[in-house]
Amino acid sequence: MPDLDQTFAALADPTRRQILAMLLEDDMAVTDVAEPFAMSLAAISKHLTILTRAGLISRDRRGRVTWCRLEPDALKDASVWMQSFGQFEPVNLDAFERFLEAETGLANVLDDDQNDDDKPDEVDDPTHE
Amino acid sequence: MPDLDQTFAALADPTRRQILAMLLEDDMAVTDVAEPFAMSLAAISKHLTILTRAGLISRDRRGRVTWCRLEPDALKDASVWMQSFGQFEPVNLDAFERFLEAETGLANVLDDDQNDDDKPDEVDDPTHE
DNA sequence: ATGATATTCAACCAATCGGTTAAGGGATTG
DNA sequence: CAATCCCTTAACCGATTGGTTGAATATCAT
Repeated sequence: MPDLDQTFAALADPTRRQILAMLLEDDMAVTDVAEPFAMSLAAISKHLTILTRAGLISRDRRGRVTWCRLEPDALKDASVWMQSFGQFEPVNLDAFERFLEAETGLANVLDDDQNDDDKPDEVDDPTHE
Repeated sequence: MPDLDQTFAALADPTRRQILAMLLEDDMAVTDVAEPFAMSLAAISKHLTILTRAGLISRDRRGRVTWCRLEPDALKDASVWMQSFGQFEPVNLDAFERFLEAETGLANVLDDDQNDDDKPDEVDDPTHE
């Protein structure tokens, strides 16, 4: 369903790339995703819609909290496309974090404890909190 | 100069990806780039501007012909970014051509002889043709 | 000089983007 | 039931995108 157009378009925004970087660490609630950004929750919600449409994340509403999960499969086609041009050598996560740090100056977001509230583990009866 | 935003945005259009695929074979004049597409030359010129701004190609005017060359370095940062998510295994060019074929149904464009007029080889005095 | 060739520029258009604020809706708490 | 929390939707805004047509430019051939 999601094609390369939507995948690349979704990646062409620094806010959305940073969201993906945060989700690389762990699943997050929408409110927590929005917290580091200086923009409205509605704006973040739109970004999440674009990421979802591109297949890069999935949203799972559990109770009143919507959990966002990274879906790295959508990156595969795009990665195939790109690697074909240059045969770039594979890169590890450490290099990636250094790269993020250089781009956003916010690599610390990966170290932040943004998981105060723990996600319930697949409960059918949502009587938590 | 060209950042990830522009690189990904440039890649988010199928026309531009197809142009890059054509330039993967060989440098091409703007008119030849435009030939397979059902749109005006001006539209192609705009696409080439976007690709140039993203650093993905360069344009070299020699006489009245502007030659377009692929600049794969700009893909490197983007590739680093993407591979970090999934550690996808490297892919070779054959896989890429099969992928292109699936996406555009135009893999034959890579086999086409679109190079009837041969590019002069770095002449300072443009008295060719 | 004239004309053909190669390419860009300018003005326009509808559609989309990235943001806003305000209102709405489902889930949970009291 | 009412209030609150979490999130999305709607309406709006200015900027950008992807296309058009038509004019402008620069080069080369005659």
